[in-house]
Amino acid sequence: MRPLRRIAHLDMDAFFASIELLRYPQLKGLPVVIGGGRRKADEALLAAQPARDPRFIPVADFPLLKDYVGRGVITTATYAARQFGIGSAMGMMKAARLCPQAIVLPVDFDEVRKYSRLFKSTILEIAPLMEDRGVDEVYIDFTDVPGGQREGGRVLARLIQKAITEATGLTCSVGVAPNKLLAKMASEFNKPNGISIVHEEDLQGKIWPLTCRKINGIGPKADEKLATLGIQTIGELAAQDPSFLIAKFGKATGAWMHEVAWGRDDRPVVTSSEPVSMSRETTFERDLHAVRDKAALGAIFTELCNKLAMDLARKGYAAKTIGIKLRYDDFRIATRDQTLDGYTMDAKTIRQVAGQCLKRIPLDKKLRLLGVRAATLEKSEHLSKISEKDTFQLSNRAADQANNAQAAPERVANESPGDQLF
DNA sequence: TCTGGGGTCCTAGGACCC
DNA sequence: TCTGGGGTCCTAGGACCC
Repeated sequence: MRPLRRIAHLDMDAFFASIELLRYPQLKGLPVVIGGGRRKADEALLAAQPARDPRFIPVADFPLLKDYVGRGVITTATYAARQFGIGSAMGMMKAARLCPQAIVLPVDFDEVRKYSRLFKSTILEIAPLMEDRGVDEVYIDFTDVPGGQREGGRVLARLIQKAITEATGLTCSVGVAPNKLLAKMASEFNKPNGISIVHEEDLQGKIWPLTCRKINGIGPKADEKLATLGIQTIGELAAQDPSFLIAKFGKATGAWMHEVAWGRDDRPVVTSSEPVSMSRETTFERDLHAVRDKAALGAIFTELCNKLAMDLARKGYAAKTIGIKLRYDDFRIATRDQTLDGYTMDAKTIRQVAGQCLKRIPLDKKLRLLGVRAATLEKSEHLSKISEKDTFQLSNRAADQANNAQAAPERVANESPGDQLF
Protein backbone atom coordinates (compact mmCIF):
# COMPACT_ATOMS: atom_id res chain seq x y z
CA MET A 1 0.00 0.00 0.00
CA ARG A 2 1.26 3.43 -0.91
CA PRO A 3 2.15 5.43 2.22
CA LEU A 4 0.35 8.69 2.90
CA ARG A 5 2.06 11.76 1.51
CA ARG A 6 3.66 13.69 4.37
CA ILE A 7 5.36 16.97 3.59
CA ALA A 8 7.22 19.13 6.10
CA HIS A 9 7.89 22.83 6.02
CA LEU A 10 10.74 23.98 8.23
CA ASP A 11 11.98 27.45 8.90
CA MET A 12 14.60 28.78 11.24
CA ASP A 13 13.33 31.03 14.05
CA ALA A 14 14.42 34.68 13.66
CA PHE A 15 17.40 33.36 11.74
CA PHE A 16 19.65 36.42 11.23
CA ALA A 17 18.98 37.73 14.73
CA SER A 18 19.45 34.37 16.41
CA ILE A 19 22.86 34.00 14.80
CA GLU A 20 23.91 37.29 16.41
CA LEU A 21 22.56 36.19 19.80
CA LEU A 22 24.83 33.15 19.60
CA ARG A 23 27.78 35.44 19.04
CA TYR A 24 26.78 37.99 21.68
CA PRO A 25 25.00 36.06 24.45
CA GLN A 26 24.88 39.22 26.55
CA LEU A 27 22.15 40.48 24.19
CA LYS A 28 19.82 37.59 25.03
CA GLY A 29 16.39 38.86 26.00
CA LEU A 30 17.06 42.35 24.66
CA PRO A 31 15.33 43.82 21.63
CA VAL A 32 17.73 43.43 18.70
CA VAL A 33 17.13 44.24 15.04
CA ILE A 34 19.28 43.28 12.08
CA GLY A 35 19.92 45.82 9.32
CA GLY A 36 18.94 45.30 5.73
CA GLY A 37 22.32 44.20 4.53
CA ARG A 38 23.27 47.31 2.62
CA ARG A 39 27.03 47.33 2.59
CA LYS A 40 27.45 51.11 3.00
CA ALA A 41 25.00 51.06 5.88
CA ASP A 42 26.81 48.20 7.58
CA GLU A 43 30.14 49.99 7.26
CA ALA A 44 28.62 53.12 8.71
CA LEU A 45 27.22 51.11 11.61
CA LEU A 46 30.57 49.57 12.37
CA ALA A 47 32.39 52.88 12.13
CA ALA A 48 29.87 54.96 14.03
CA GLN A 49 30.81 54.70 17.69
CA PRO A 50 34.30 53.37 18.26
CA ALA A 51 34.15 54.34 21.94
CA ARG A 52 31.62 51.61 22.71
CA ASP A 53 31.51 48.16 21.29
CA PRO A 54 31.03 49.47 17.77
CA ARG A 55 28.37 46.92 16.98
CA PHE A 56 26.03 47.76 19.85
CA ILE A 57 24.23 50.82 18.61
CA PRO A 58 20.70 51.57 19.79
CA VAL A 59 18.36 52.21 16.92
CA ALA A 60 17.58 55.62 18.48
CA ASP A 61 21.03 56.75 17.39
CA PHE A 62 20.14 55.99 13.82
CA PRO A 63 18.89 59.48 13.01
CA LEU A 64 22.46 60.61 13.72
CA LEU A 65 23.57 58.18 11.04
CA LYS A 66 20.75 59.07 8.71
CA ASP A 67 22.98 60.37 5.99
CA TYR A 68 24.51 56.92 5.74
CA VAL A 69 21.89 54.38 6.66
CA GLY A 70 18.56 56.20 6.67
CA ARG A 71 17.24 54.05 3.85
CA GLY A 72 17.83 50.77 5.60
CA VAL A 73 15.15 48.24 6.43
CA ILE A 74 15.08 45.50 9.01
CA THR A 75 15.76 41.93 7.96
CA THR A 76 14.95 40.19 11.23
CA ALA A 77 13.99 41.20 14.75
CA THR A 78 14.41 39.16 17.93
CA TYR A 79 11.22 38.09 19.67
CA ALA A 80 11.95 40.70 22.36
CA ALA A 81 11.97 43.38 19.63
CA ARG A 82 8.77 42.04 18.07
CA GLN A 83 6.98 42.84 21.34
CA PHE A 84 7.32 46.48 20.32
CA GLY A 85 5.69 45.93 16.97
CA ILE A 86 8.93 45.76 15.01
CA GLY A 87 8.92 43.34 12.08
CA SER A 88 10.77 42.32 8.95
CA ALA A 89 10.93 44.77 6.05
CA MET A 90 10.12 47.69 8.33
CA GLY A 91 12.11 50.88 7.80
CA MET A 92 14.87 51.58 10.33
CA MET A 93 13.42 54.98 11.14
CA LYS A 94 10.06 53.51 12.04
CA ALA A 95 11.73 50.91 14.26
CA ALA A 96 13.62 53.71 15.99
CA ARG A 97 10.32 55.30 16.91
CA LEU A 98 8.71 52.08 18.11
CA CYS A 99 11.64 50.95 20.26
CA PRO A 100 14.47 53.47 20.62
CA GLN A 101 16.55 51.20 22.87
CA ALA A 102 16.65 48.30 20.39
CA ILE A 103 20.18 47.33 19.38
CA VAL A 104 20.98 47.43 15.67
CA LEU A 105 23.45 45.00 14.16
CA PRO A 106 24.57 44.70 10.55
CA VAL A 107 23.98 41.49 8.60
CA ASP A 108 26.96 39.18 8.52
CA PHE A 109 26.37 37.36 5.25
CA ASP A 110 29.28 34.98 5.73
CA GLU A 111 27.82 33.80 9.02
CA VAL A 112 24.33 33.54 7.55
CA ARG A 113 25.62 31.40 4.68
CA LYS A 114 27.61 29.23 7.08
CA TYR A 115 24.59 28.49 9.30
CA SER A 116 22.35 28.07 6.27
CA ARG A 117 24.60 25.38 4.83
CA LEU A 118 24.89 23.75 8.23
CA PHE A 119 21.18 23.36 8.89
CA LYS A 120 20.47 22.15 5.36
CA SER A 121 23.26 19.57 5.38
CA THR A 122 21.97 18.38 8.75
CA ILE A 123 18.54 17.80 7.23
CA LEU A 124 19.96 16.06 4.16
CA GLU A 125 21.74 13.52 6.33
CA ILE A 126 18.34 12.46 7.63
CA ALA A 127 15.94 13.14 4.75
CA PRO A 128 17.24 13.27 1.15
CA LEU A 129 14.28 14.99 -0.54
CA MET A 130 14.66 18.64 0.44
CA GLU A 131 13.58 21.76 -1.44
CA ASP A 132 15.56 24.92 -0.84
CA ARG A 133 13.30 27.95 -0.29
CA GLY A 134 15.91 30.50 0.72
CA VAL A 135 18.55 30.88 3.42
CA ASP A 136 16.30 29.89 6.32
CA GLU A 137 13.50 27.79 4.86
CA VAL A 138 12.97 24.35 3.26
CA TYR A 139 10.34 21.80 2.38
CA ILE A 140 11.09 18.15 3.14
CA ASP A 141 9.30 15.10 1.76
CA PHE A 142 8.75 12.84 4.79
CA THR A 143 6.71 10.24 2.91
CA ASP A 144 9.33 7.51 2.55
CA VAL A 145 11.74 8.53 5.31
CA PRO A 146 11.92 6.28 8.40
CA GLY A 147 9.77 7.85 11.11
CA GLY A 148 8.10 10.13 8.57
CA GLN A 149 4.72 8.46 9.11
CA ARG A 150 4.89 7.95 12.88
CA GLU A 151 2.53 10.25 14.77
CA GLY A 152 1.77 12.00 11.49
CA GLY A 153 5.42 12.97 11.06
CA ARG A 154 6.01 14.29 14.56
CA VAL A 155 8.67 11.69 15.35
CA LEU A 156 10.83 12.62 12.37
CA ALA A 157 10.17 16.33 12.85
CA ARG A 158 11.41 16.05 16.43
CA LEU A 159 14.52 14.19 15.30
CA ILE A 160 15.38 16.79 12.66
CA GLN A 161 14.65 19.68 14.97
CA LYS A 162 16.95 18.22 17.62
CA ALA A 163 19.72 17.52 15.12
CA ILE A 164 19.59 21.11 13.85
CA THR A 165 19.79 22.56 17.33
CA GLU A 166 22.72 20.30 18.17
CA ALA A 167 24.55 21.26 14.99
CA THR A 168 23.85 24.99 15.03
CA GLY A 169 22.64 26.05 18.49
CA LEU A 170 19.60 27.53 16.75
CA THR A 171 15.91 26.62 16.85
CA CYS A 172 13.42 26.07 14.06
CA SER A 173 9.71 25.49 13.61
CA VAL A 174 8.24 22.60 11.66
CA GLY A 175 4.84 21.88 10.16
CA VAL A 176 3.95 18.49 8.72
CA ALA A 177 0.90 18.03 6.50
CA PRO A 178 -0.35 16.21 3.39
CA ASN A 179 1.15 18.87 1.09
CA LYS A 180 3.36 21.96 0.87
CA LEU A 181 0.49 24.43 1.16
CA LEU A 182 -0.75 23.05 4.49
CA ALA A 183 2.75 22.32 5.80
CA LYS A 184 3.71 25.96 5.29
CA MET A 185 0.69 27.12 7.26
CA ALA A 186 1.27 24.49 9.95
CA SER A 187 4.85 25.60 10.59
CA GLU A 188 3.51 28.97 11.73
CA PHE A 189 1.14 27.53 14.33
CA ASN A 190 3.73 27.00 17.04
CA LYS A 191 6.60 29.45 16.73
CA PRO A 192 9.30 29.48 17.91
CA ASN A 193 10.77 26.00 18.28
CA GLY A 194 7.43 24.32 17.62
CA ILE A 195 6.05 21.36 15.74
CA SER A 196 2.55 21.21 14.28
CA ILE A 197 0.93 18.25 12.62
CA VAL A 198 -1.96 18.76 10.23
CA HIS A 199 -4.06 15.98 8.73
CA GLU A 200 -6.53 16.11 5.90
CA GLU A 201 -9.41 15.97 8.36
CA ASP A 202 -8.08 19.06 10.21
CA LEU A 203 -9.06 21.31 7.32
CA GLN A 204 -12.27 22.57 8.84
CA GLY A 205 -10.98 22.93 12.39
CA LYS A 206 -7.48 24.29 11.88
CA ILE A 207 -7.35 25.88 8.43
CA TRP A 208 -10.77 27.34 7.66
CA PRO A 209 -10.76 29.75 10.64
CA LEU A 210 -7.53 31.38 9.36
CA THR A 211 -7.58 34.57 7.33
CA CYS A 212 -7.02 34.23 3.58
CA ARG A 213 -3.77 36.16 3.97
CA LYS A 214 -2.25 33.07 5.64
CA ILE A 215 -2.26 31.29 2.28
CA ASN A 216 1.17 31.37 0.67
CA GLY A 217 0.41 33.23 -2.55
CA ILE A 218 -2.35 35.52 -1.30
CA GLY A 219 -0.69 38.85 -0.60
CA PRO A 220 -1.98 42.28 0.39
CA LYS A 221 -3.67 43.00 -2.96
CA ALA A 222 -5.61 39.77 -3.30
CA ASP A 223 -6.49 39.87 0.39
CA GLU A 224 -7.94 43.35 0.07
CA LYS A 225 -9.97 42.39 -2.96
CA LEU A 226 -11.32 39.34 -1.15
CA ALA A 227 -12.23 41.53 1.82
CA THR A 228 -14.27 43.85 -0.41
CA LEU A 229 -16.16 40.75 -1.55
CA GLY A 230 -16.91 39.94 2.09
CA ILE A 231 -14.46 37.02 2.18
CA GLN A 232 -12.19 37.12 5.24
CA THR A 233 -11.41 33.53 6.20
CA ILE A 234 -10.25 30.51 4.25
CA GLY A 235 -13.51 28.81 5.17
CA GLU A 236 -15.46 31.66 3.55
CA LEU A 237 -13.23 31.33 0.51
CA ALA A 238 -13.93 27.59 0.34
CA ALA A 239 -17.66 28.29 0.40
CA GLN A 240 -17.49 30.35 -2.80
CA ASP A 241 -18.51 28.94 -6.13
CA PRO A 242 -15.39 28.38 -8.28
CA SER A 243 -17.07 30.21 -11.17
CA PHE A 244 -17.55 33.26 -8.95
CA LEU A 245 -13.84 33.32 -8.02
CA ILE A 246 -12.87 32.81 -11.66
CA ALA A 247 -15.10 35.72 -12.69
CA LYS A 248 -13.44 37.96 -10.09
CA PHE A 249 -9.79 36.84 -10.27
CA GLY A 250 -9.34 35.26 -13.67
CA LYS A 251 -9.24 31.67 -14.82
CA ALA A 252 -5.97 30.51 -13.26
CA THR A 253 -6.03 32.48 -10.01
CA GLY A 254 -9.74 31.92 -9.33
CA ALA A 255 -9.46 28.16 -9.80
CA TRP A 256 -6.30 28.07 -7.70
CA MET A 257 -7.96 29.97 -4.86
CA HIS A 258 -10.76 27.47 -4.70
CA GLU A 259 -8.35 24.54 -4.67
CA VAL A 260 -6.13 25.90 -1.89
CA ALA A 261 -9.13 26.86 0.23
CA TRP A 262 -10.02 23.17 0.18
CA GLY A 263 -6.45 22.30 1.18
CA ARG A 264 -5.59 20.78 -2.17
CA ASP A 265 -2.05 21.12 -3.55
CA ASP A 266 -0.10 18.47 -5.46
CA ARG A 267 3.12 20.38 -6.12
CA PRO A 268 6.09 18.06 -5.63
CA VAL A 269 9.09 18.77 -3.44
CA VAL A 270 11.70 19.91 -5.97
CA THR A 271 15.29 19.17 -5.03
CA SER A 272 17.00 21.22 -7.72
CA SER A 273 16.13 23.85 -10.30
CA GLU A 274 17.78 26.03 -12.91
CA PRO A 275 17.87 29.79 -12.36
CA VAL A 276 15.56 31.88 -14.56
CA SER A 277 17.30 35.21 -14.10
CA MET A 278 20.06 36.96 -12.20
CA SER A 279 20.14 40.61 -11.27
CA ARG A 280 21.95 43.32 -9.38
CA GLU A 281 20.30 46.48 -8.13
CA THR A 282 21.06 49.28 -5.73
CA THR A 283 19.17 52.02 -3.94
CA PHE A 284 21.17 55.24 -3.92
CA GLU A 285 22.01 57.05 -0.72
CA ARG A 286 20.12 60.03 -2.12
CA ASP A 287 17.92 60.33 -5.19
CA LEU A 288 19.89 60.99 -8.35
CA HIS A 289 19.03 62.90 -11.49
CA ALA A 290 19.98 61.54 -14.91
CA VAL A 291 21.50 64.80 -16.04
CA ARG A 292 22.75 66.50 -12.90
CA ASP A 293 24.22 63.31 -11.43
CA LYS A 294 25.31 61.86 -14.71
CA ALA A 295 28.81 60.87 -13.60
CA ALA A 296 27.69 59.17 -10.38
CA LEU A 297 24.90 57.30 -12.14
CA GLY A 298 27.15 56.18 -14.96
CA ALA A 299 29.71 54.79 -12.51
CA ILE A 300 27.03 52.92 -10.53
CA PHE A 301 25.57 51.56 -13.74
CA THR A 302 28.92 50.20 -14.92
CA GLU A 303 29.57 48.70 -11.49
CA LEU A 304 26.23 46.88 -11.53
CA CYS A 305 26.98 45.47 -14.99
CA ASN A 306 30.42 44.31 -13.84
CA LYS A 307 28.97 42.59 -10.79
CA LEU A 308 26.27 40.93 -12.85
CA ALA A 309 28.87 39.65 -15.32
CA MET A 310 30.87 38.27 -12.40
CA ASP A 311 27.79 36.54 -11.00
CA LEU A 312 27.11 34.93 -14.38
CA ALA A 313 30.72 33.79 -14.73
CA ARG A 314 30.90 32.47 -11.18
CA LYS A 315 27.76 30.41 -11.62
CA GLY A 316 28.58 29.41 -15.20
CA TYR A 317 25.69 30.98 -17.09
CA ALA A 318 25.29 33.19 -20.15
CA ALA A 319 22.24 35.32 -20.89
CA LYS A 320 20.26 36.10 -24.04
CA THR A 321 18.13 38.86 -22.50
CA ILE A 322 19.54 41.91 -20.77
CA GLY A 323 17.30 44.35 -18.96
CA ILE A 324 17.26 47.26 -16.60
CA LYS A 325 14.99 48.37 -13.81
CA LEU A 326 14.67 51.72 -12.20
CA ARG A 327 12.64 53.15 -9.39
CA TYR A 328 11.67 56.81 -9.51
CA ASP A 329 11.59 59.01 -6.43
CA ASP A 330 7.82 58.46 -6.28
CA PHE A 331 8.45 54.69 -6.05
CA ARG A 332 7.04 53.87 -9.46
CA ILE A 333 9.04 51.18 -11.25
CA ALA A 334 9.95 50.99 -14.92
CA THR A 335 11.67 48.13 -16.73
CA ARG A 336 13.06 47.67 -20.22
CA ASP A 337 14.76 44.65 -21.72
CA GLN A 338 16.23 43.49 -24.96
CA THR A 339 16.80 40.00 -26.32
CA LEU A 340 19.97 39.36 -28.29
CA ASP A 341 20.66 36.95 -31.12
CA GLY A 342 23.14 35.04 -29.01
CA TYR A 343 24.24 34.59 -25.42
CA THR A 344 26.64 36.79 -23.53
CA MET A 345 28.33 36.97 -20.15
CA ASP A 346 30.59 39.85 -21.04
CA ALA A 347 30.48 42.95 -18.83
CA LYS A 348 31.04 45.41 -21.68
CA THR A 349 28.31 43.83 -23.79
CA ILE A 350 25.90 43.83 -20.86
CA ARG A 351 26.72 47.46 -20.19
CA GLN A 352 26.16 48.40 -23.83
CA VAL A 353 22.81 46.62 -24.19
CA ALA A 354 21.64 47.85 -20.79
CA GLY A 355 22.62 51.37 -21.86
CA GLN A 356 20.39 51.04 -24.93
CA CYS A 357 17.54 49.91 -22.70
CA LEU A 358 18.06 52.95 -20.52
CA LYS A 359 17.75 55.21 -23.54
CA ARG A 360 14.20 53.96 -24.04
CA ILE A 361 13.00 55.15 -20.62
CA PRO A 362 11.95 58.70 -19.78
CA LEU A 363 14.49 60.02 -17.28
CA ASP A 364 12.90 63.32 -16.35
CA LYS A 365 12.19 62.43 -12.72
CA LYS A 366 14.79 61.70 -10.04
CA LEU A 367 15.75 58.08 -9.50
CA ARG A 368 16.20 56.19 -6.27
CA LEU A 369 17.18 52.78 -7.64
CA LEU A 370 18.90 51.31 -10.65
CA GLY A 371 19.16 47.61 -11.50
CA VAL A 372 20.51 45.38 -14.25
CA ARG A 373 19.08 41.96 -15.05
CA ALA A 374 20.13 38.94 -17.11
CA ALA A 375 17.46 36.45 -18.24
CA THR A 376 16.92 33.62 -20.72
CA LEU A 377 19.89 31.88 -19.15
CA GLU A 378 21.85 28.94 -20.49
CA LYS A 379 24.68 27.03 -18.86
CA SER A 380 27.74 28.46 -20.56
CA GLU A 381 29.23 25.00 -21.12
CA HIS A 382 26.20 24.10 -23.23
CA LEU A 383 26.88 26.90 -25.63
CA SER A 384 28.94 26.49 -28.74
CA LYS A 385 31.67 29.01 -29.12
CA ILE A 386 30.17 32.13 -30.61
CA SER A 387 32.32 35.10 -31.37
CA GLU A 388 31.76 37.99 -29.02
CA LYS A 389 30.82 40.25 -31.90
CA ASP A 390 28.00 37.95 -32.94
CA THR A 391 26.65 37.49 -29.47
CA PHE A 392 25.61 41.06 -29.03
CA GLN A 393 24.31 41.85 -32.48
CA LEU A 394 20.67 42.59 -32.03
CA SER A 395 18.22 40.49 -33.93
CA ASN A 396 16.36 42.46 -36.57
CA ARG A 397 13.20 42.20 -34.58
CA ALA A 398 14.82 43.37 -31.39
CA ALA A 399 16.36 46.27 -33.24
CA ASP A 400 13.00 47.19 -34.78
CA GLN A 401 11.35 47.07 -31.43
CA ALA A 402 14.06 49.24 -29.94
CA ASN A 403 13.61 51.74 -32.76
CA ASN A 404 9.86 51.77 -32.32
CA ALA A 405 10.31 52.42 -28.64
CA GLN A 406 12.61 55.31 -29.45
CA ALA A 407 9.96 56.80 -31.68
CA ALA A 408 7.33 56.52 -28.96
CA PRO A 409 5.55 59.79 -28.23
CA GLU A 410 6.46 59.93 -24.53
CA ARG A 411 10.06 60.33 -25.52
CA VAL A 412 11.34 63.84 -26.00
CA ALA A 413 13.17 63.76 -29.30
CA ASN A 414 16.89 64.56 -29.17
CA GLU A 415 16.62 66.18 -25.77
CA SER A 416 16.11 63.07 -23.70
CA PRO A 417 18.36 62.98 -20.63
CA GLY A 418 19.14 59.40 -21.66
CA ASP A 419 20.90 60.71 -24.73
CA GLN A 420 23.02 63.03 -22.69
CA LEU A 421 23.85 60.36 -20.21
CA PHE A 422 24.55 57.53 -22.58
C1' DT B 1 10.13 59.29 9.19
C1' DC B 2 8.62 56.05 5.10
C1' DT B 3 9.64 51.54 2.30
C1' DG B 4 16.53 46.62 0.59
C1' DG B 5 17.90 43.15 -2.68
C1' DG B 6 17.27 38.94 -5.04
C1' DG B 7 14.15 36.12 -7.05
C1' DT B 8 9.59 33.51 -9.48
C1' DC B 9 5.39 33.45 -11.92
C1' DC B 10 1.45 35.42 -14.40
C1' DT B 11 -0.95 38.42 -17.69
C1' DA B 12 -1.64 40.83 -21.76
C1' DG B 13 -0.71 42.76 -26.21
C1' DG B 14 1.79 42.80 -30.53
C1' DA B 15 4.72 40.61 -34.04
C1' DC B 16 5.26 36.89 -36.79
C1' DC B 17 4.54 32.36 -38.76
C1' DC B 18 1.80 28.48 -40.42
C1' DT C 1 -9.09 38.57 -51.86
C1' DC C 2 -10.71 38.01 -47.36
C1' DT C 3 -10.88 35.77 -43.01
C1' DG C 4 -9.67 33.15 -38.95
C1' DG C 5 -7.25 30.45 -35.58
C1' DG C 6 -3.24 28.52 -33.11
C1' DG C 7 1.43 28.75 -31.47
C1' DT C 8 5.63 31.05 -30.10
C1' DC C 9 8.57 34.83 -29.00
C1' DC C 10 9.24 39.33 -27.09
C1' DT C 11 8.25 43.10 -23.95
C1' DA C 12 6.24 45.69 -19.78
C1' DG C 13 4.13 45.59 -15.64
C1' DG C 14 2.64 43.69 -11.39
C1' DA C 15 1.84 40.44 -7.47
C1' DC C 16 4.13 37.86 -4.39
C1' DC C 17 7.85 35.54 -1.65
C1' DC C 18 12.24 35.11 1.29
